[in-house]
Amino acid sequence: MKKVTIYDVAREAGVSLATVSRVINGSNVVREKTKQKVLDVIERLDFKPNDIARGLATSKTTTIAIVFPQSLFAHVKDMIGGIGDTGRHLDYNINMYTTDDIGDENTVADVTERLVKSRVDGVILFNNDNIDETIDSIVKYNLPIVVIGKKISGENIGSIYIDVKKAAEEIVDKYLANGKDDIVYILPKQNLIKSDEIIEGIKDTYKKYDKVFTTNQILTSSSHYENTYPNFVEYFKKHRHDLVFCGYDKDGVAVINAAQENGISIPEEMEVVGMLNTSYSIMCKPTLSSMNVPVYDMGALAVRLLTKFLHDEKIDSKEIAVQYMFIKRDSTNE
Amino acid sequence: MKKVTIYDVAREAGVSLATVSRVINGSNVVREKTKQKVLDVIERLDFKPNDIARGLATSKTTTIAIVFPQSLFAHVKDMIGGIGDTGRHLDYNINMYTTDDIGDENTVADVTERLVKSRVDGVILFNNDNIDETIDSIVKYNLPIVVIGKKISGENIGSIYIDVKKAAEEIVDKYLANGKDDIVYILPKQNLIKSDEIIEGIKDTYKKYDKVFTTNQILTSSSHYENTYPNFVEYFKKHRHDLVFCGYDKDGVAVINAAQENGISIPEEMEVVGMLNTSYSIMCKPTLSSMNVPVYDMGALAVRLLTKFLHDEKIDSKEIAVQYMFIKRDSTNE
DNA sequence: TTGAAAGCGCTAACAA
DNA sequence: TTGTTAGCGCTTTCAA
Repeated sequence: MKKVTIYDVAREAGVSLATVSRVINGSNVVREKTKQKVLDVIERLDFKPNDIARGLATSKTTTIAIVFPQSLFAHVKDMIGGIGDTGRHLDYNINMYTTDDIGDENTVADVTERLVKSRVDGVILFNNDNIDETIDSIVKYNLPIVVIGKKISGENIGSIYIDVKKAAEEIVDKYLANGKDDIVYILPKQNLIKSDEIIEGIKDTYKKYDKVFTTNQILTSSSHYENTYPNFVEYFKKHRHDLVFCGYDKDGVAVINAAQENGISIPEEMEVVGMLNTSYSIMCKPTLSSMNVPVYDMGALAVRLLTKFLHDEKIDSKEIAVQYMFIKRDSTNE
Repeated sequence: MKKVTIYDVAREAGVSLATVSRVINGSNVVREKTKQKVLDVIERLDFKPNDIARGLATSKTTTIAIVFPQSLFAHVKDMIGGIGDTGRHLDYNINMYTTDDIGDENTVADVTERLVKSRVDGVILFNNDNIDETIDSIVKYNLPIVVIGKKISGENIGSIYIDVKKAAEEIVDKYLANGKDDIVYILPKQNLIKSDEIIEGIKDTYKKYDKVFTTNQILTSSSHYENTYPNFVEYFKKHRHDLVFCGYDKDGVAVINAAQENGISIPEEMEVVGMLNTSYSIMCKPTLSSMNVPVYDMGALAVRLLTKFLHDEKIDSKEIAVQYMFIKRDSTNE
C-alpha cells in the first residue's frame, strides 16, 4: 500500500500542490468550490499529510519533549495526564525522554543531544537534582523551556511551581502557636518538591517564635517503603514528636504504620502530615492529612505556557504558582 | 544562532555532503583521515544532524508511539520506565499519545490520525476496552504494533502478556483443594489485566472440583478508592468469604480496611489476595498477598519486540508471556 | 484565487 | 574512497 502524498491529491483533484497545501492548512483564500473538491479527494484517498515533510519545510515539528529522571517517575506520572490532554488539544505531539540515573554515562548530555536532533519545538523539564545543568545544556540551542516544580524564569524559560515554603509555614505555624515545637521533617530522596524551601519555611516559622529548627530535626528517608518502614519502626522505639512532617505521602504512611507498631497512637500522641495528597494518604489508618497539589493542572499549565512561548503569545507571567491546599484527615488534630 | 547543517560541515571540512553523511551514519568506507577531519568539524561546529530531514529522506523516523487511555494510567506508569530506557538504548524516540475517555469525540480515530501523520515507525498499545477497534484502525496503515496485556498476534502484530488465567487457577486451586469454596472476585473497572481470563481460570478450577463459580461471586469495583472503600464497609457488614480475590491491589487494600472495620480478622476469618503487587500491597496492615507481574520488563520487552518488527529481525515468537509470581504476605495463610 | 518553482536538510544510488 | 545529483513530501514566495 503506497503512501498517498500531496501530489496524488493534487493530480486527482486537478489542482496544484499549492492549492492542496492551502486547503489542508486552512487558508481562506481558496475558493469554496475548489476547497470542497480537494477535501473530497483527501477523504477518498485517505490522505494524511506527512508531518515530517511539513516539519522540514517549516522548521517546526509541533512536538514538545518532556524529560525526567526515572527516580522522579512516581511524582511525574500524575502530571502526564495534564500534559497529554493539553498537548492533544493544542495539537502538539509529546516526546518522552527519561534520563536514567543508573548508567554511568552522561545522560544529561545524551538526552540533550537527542532532543536537539529530533528538533522538538520546546521542552518541559521536571525539577530534580541536576536541573540547572540540564537547563544550561538545552538553553544553548535556544529551545523554549518550562520547568515544573521550581520557580525560575528567563529568556524563553518559564515555570510552574508551588510555593512550598508558604505551605510549610502554614502547617508548622499551627503547632508552634500552641507551643508544640517538637517537630521533625522527613526529607525524601526525590525532589520534585523543593525540600530546601520547605525547610526554609520551617526555619523561618521557628524564628518567628524565637525558636530554632536544627539540622537533627531533619531525617532522610530512603526512596523505598520497604526500607523506610523498618527504619522507622526502629526509630520510633525511642522517639516520638509533636509532629512528623513528611515531604512525601508515602513516608507519611511509613511513619504512621511504624509509630503504631510501637504503640504510639495517632493523632493523640503524635501527629503526622504528608505532602502531595496522593492516594496513599487515604489508604492508611488513620488516614493521612496532606497538602494537596494540583498535579494534573501543573502538567496542563506547563504545556500551555510552553506553547505561548512557541507562538509568541503574550505572557503575563513566566512564573506561574499553583494553589496548594491542606487536606485535614485523621492523622492530625486539626 | 543559525542552525548548522550538513552543508556547513561539508564546506568547512572540504569534503562533499555524501562524505559527511557517511561519517555521521558510521559508514566504514570512509578513509580514517577524512573521517577524523569531518568529526573534528562536527565537534567544532556543534553540528547535530536534523532527524526530521533524515526522516524525510529515509522514510523512517526512529520514533515509536505509545498510546493508552487516561484511565489506565496507574497501570501503565510502571511500564513506561522500561519503555523509556529500552527506547533510549535502541535509539528510538518515544511519542506519547493519551486517549481521553472524557470527551465525546472519537478519540481512537483522532489518535490514529495523529499517529499516522507523525509517521512513527511503530506503536505500542496497552490492552483496554476498545483495543480491537484501535488495532483495526492502525493496522490499515501497516504500522507494526505490539500490544501489552493481551495475547494477540498477526502480520506485524505482536504482544507481551501474562497468563493470568493460569495465575488465577493457581491461586484458587489452593482454596478449593481445602474445601474453601466461598470465593468472590473483585472485578476492577480498568483492564490492563484481562479480567475475563481470570474469571475463566476461576471457573475452570471450580469445574475441576465439580463445583460452579457463579456470576454473583463477581463484584465490580469503582476505580476510586474513595468510592470503593465505603461500599465495601457496607458490604462486609453482611458478608464474609473464604477468599476475596481482587483484580487490582488497590481494591485489596479497600477490602482489608473495610473488613477490619467490621471486625473481620484477616487472614484468620477471611483471606485476601491482590494482583500486580504494587506498592499499595505493602502499605496496608496486614500486608496484602499479591501476584507479582514484571511491569518494567513488559515495557522493555514490548520495545524490543517492536524493533524486531522494524528491523526485520528474526522473531521467535510474536506472543511473549512474562512470568508472574505469587508473593505471600500477611493477608493469606499460605 | 491559483500555479510554478525553489527550498527545507538529509540519504542513496550512481559515477568517477 | 569520494563526489554528483536526484529525490523524500511538504510550504511559501512570487507571478499570473
